[in-house]
Amino acid sequence: MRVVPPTQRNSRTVPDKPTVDGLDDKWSARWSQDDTYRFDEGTPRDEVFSIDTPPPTVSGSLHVGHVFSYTHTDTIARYQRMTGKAVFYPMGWDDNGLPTERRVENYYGVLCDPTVPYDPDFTPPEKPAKKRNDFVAISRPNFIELCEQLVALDEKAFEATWRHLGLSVDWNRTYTTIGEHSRRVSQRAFLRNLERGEAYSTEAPCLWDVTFQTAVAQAELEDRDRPGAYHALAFHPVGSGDADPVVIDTTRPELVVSCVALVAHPDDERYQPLFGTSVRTPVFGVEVPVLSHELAEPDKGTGIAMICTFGDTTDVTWWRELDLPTRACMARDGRFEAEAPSWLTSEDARAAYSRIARKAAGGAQIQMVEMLRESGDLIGEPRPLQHAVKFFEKGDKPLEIVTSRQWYIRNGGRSDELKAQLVARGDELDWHPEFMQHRYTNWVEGLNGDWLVSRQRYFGVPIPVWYRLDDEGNPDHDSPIVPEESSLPIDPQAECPPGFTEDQRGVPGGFAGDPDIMDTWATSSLTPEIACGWGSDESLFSSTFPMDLRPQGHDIIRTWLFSTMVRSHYEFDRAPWRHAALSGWILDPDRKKMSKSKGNVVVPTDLLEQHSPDAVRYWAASARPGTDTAFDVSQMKVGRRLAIKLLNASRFALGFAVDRDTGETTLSDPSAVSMPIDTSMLAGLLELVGDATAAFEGFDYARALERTENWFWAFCDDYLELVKVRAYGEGDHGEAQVASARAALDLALSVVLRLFAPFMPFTCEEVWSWWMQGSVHLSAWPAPAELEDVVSGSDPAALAVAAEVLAEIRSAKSSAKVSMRNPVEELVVSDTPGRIALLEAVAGDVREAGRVRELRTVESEHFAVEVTLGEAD
RNA sequence: GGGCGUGUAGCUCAGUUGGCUAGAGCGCUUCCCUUACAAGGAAGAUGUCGGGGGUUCGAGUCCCUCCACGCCCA
Repeated sequence: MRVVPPTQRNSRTVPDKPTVDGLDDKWSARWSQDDTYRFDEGTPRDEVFSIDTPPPTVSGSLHVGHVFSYTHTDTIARYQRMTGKAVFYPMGWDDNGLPTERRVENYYGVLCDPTVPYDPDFTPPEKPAKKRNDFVAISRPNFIELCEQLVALDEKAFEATWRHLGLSVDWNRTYTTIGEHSRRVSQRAFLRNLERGEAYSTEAPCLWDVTFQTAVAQAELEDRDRPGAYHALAFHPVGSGDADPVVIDTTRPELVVSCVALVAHPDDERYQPLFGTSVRTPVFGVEVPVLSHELAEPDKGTGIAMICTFGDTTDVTWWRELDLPTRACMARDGRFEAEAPSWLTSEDARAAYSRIARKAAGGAQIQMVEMLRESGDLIGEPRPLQHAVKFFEKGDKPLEIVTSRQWYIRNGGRSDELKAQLVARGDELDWHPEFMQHRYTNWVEGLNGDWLVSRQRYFGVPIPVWYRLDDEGNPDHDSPIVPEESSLPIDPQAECPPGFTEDQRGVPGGFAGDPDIMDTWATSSLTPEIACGWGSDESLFSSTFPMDLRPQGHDIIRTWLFSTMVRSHYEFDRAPWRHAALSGWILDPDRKKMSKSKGNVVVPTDLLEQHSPDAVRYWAASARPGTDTAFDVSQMKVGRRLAIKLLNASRFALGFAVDRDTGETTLSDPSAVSMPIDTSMLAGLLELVGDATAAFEGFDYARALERTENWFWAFCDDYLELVKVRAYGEGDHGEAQVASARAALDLALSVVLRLFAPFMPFTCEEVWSWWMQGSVHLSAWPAPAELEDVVSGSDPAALAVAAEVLAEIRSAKSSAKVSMRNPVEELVVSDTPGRIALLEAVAGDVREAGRVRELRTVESEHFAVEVTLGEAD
């Protein structure tokens, strides 16, 4: 048994003035000390609930969106733990990759230059330079050391915030995506992909970020609207000097030098006569064919386009499908090559090229437009437009397409069969909410290339292969040398392949290490394998994998969720989880997505200080799964109020068992509950337990909270008022009647505290500690059986009727502007016979709560209450 | 252009398989220091359920259509 039934302590300590302040520090320290959330290793798989927590990017900062979605997961973790599951809930830090590099560059004012030798005494500049151009160039090992230093600091800060928020993570199991264990898992998985032919390297055009000088994957693209201009350019038909020129529209005239063909739609009558003929490019005079292809859009511009190698992804498609030559001039730094390319033969053409050589796209365009004007091939003036341009999501300049050797993992983008298999994997998951599966299916079906995993960067998991060098020192990419699995993780830049020595590095006949690292997603796509101990702890793995839950934001279905699915598909031939729960985003009050650049980001640590973690959690947990939600401080205030209410109501309800004079505690006994209003209240609670449990089983924490909260407010407003006099032992009540009220209050509190525990862990733990043994978070989730015997067929409606009558009394007093203590001389309630019967059973409590001297009931079809106020005492 | 989601009180949102007079909180107005709670409590006002059409004894809920907003993809 991992959870225990609620067990009262022998003596209660109910404070006089409870407060929410300080509960966070008090209880997070205790949970840490007691290791309350430690995973119970060795638990059989069917008693485990394992969670594939998203490792936050530590080089960013935590924002309210994180607090929001991690709270959702934590409520589920806490619920599952209380049902008796051993909850496997590790936290990871994503410290691997470009975001960390960028943060390190700016933080210390350094840039990595792999040609610089290692400096063991290096210390970063005291004052980092402001401009990137002034950053200090340092060696790859020095750079990686700085990365490691900085992420260690960041991770500490993150953990502190998560503990403050009250996440019930097992902090003994934290992993980092750059850590040795992750590198080993990542390289092992990659090598197995390679061995089975799922990973391959090839020289091909790929999307390229010129700032970071690395390839990027399709999943990392984003469209941004940018101003541009259509330029109408004249191409001259070959062999018929006086024929009309062919006019094309392009937004990238600077790429004319790379033009390999013109293309129009095969059905386009305007251009059908030209298909099969040739034209000369303006300025450079290169002869290119006019071809047809369905992807040409007759409505766009003049309906005929130039194909360049490469202006965009459509160019790549045309180039491949029409089997065109490559005439690329764009270097990896985004500037045109210095030397005029070989296909420019005339002196004029080479002279023209010299005007764009070493220029970036923008500068080259200005020169090119000028040359086109001079030659008369620019028709009219450029027409400005806004158009979608592809960017690396973390980049600042438009992507270029360059040809280079890269590593890929097959993901269905080039195989309909694999695509269909991966789409079908989506059916193995229960998606919460369900419609999120469409996002997944949509993305997979729209893939048009394999997953590019190599990056020309430094801080990441190295691609674990070497290449033999031939007699001229050229690498043999087709049969890479791979390390033994037992030697992982390795760095091929620092270590030798088996059978070679370090002095053979880089020399003809020797070897070279692959210089690239893997993209962050290539490692974080293995979080289930990393967390569950794949290949290193078979016992842990068999009790935690496949995992129960993948919680994450819906924006990274295409990246994290999908790529994790791909790896699991290959390695285990199954989905890596049973459930996927997708959280929405936090929008600012104007319904815009919160983001740093808009300056509307709220710092979570401040929020937690200001409102208390339980209040912040309340706000987060109030949002339906998957729904984008406005950031709303007022909801946190409501949460804080609820926490205070919980403390005060508990103080009241639990205080009766403590003798005011002696301080002695009388343990309550559920079998003492006998009075109809008491059993009626508990009957309603029994229904609530069913509702809340069903909601949690469906991962709908928001519903569980809402139901519990509604019940609790009614409990406070109505039931507590109705039993107050009796519970105090005042009025004309026998001992059994008094005991019934007190036992009912205790029982109700025991149940409702547990229902609230996943949402308000600090407040509930505090109250629990007043009178119960152990942690509420290791207590059994309320079972219907705890209430069924006591309730035994009682009707929740009795309390409801009493509450309605009480509301009428209050209304009458409020209208008369008298105090609620003002007596009622006579109360006449008209109602149906059934409801009259319910009311009469609880009439004593109603009379005491409303200070009613005489209560009469009249049978009627409609509910009506007549209140005759009396004179105040 | 394709897919998905959202639209209910001034604001934020509930409203299970159709079912009585459409709810809650915040805000607003009025009142009440009452032995759990004044950082509180009680009461009150507030609606073309986005528009139109249909199915039905009955539609916020189901179907069709249109509109607005948001997200993803092309």
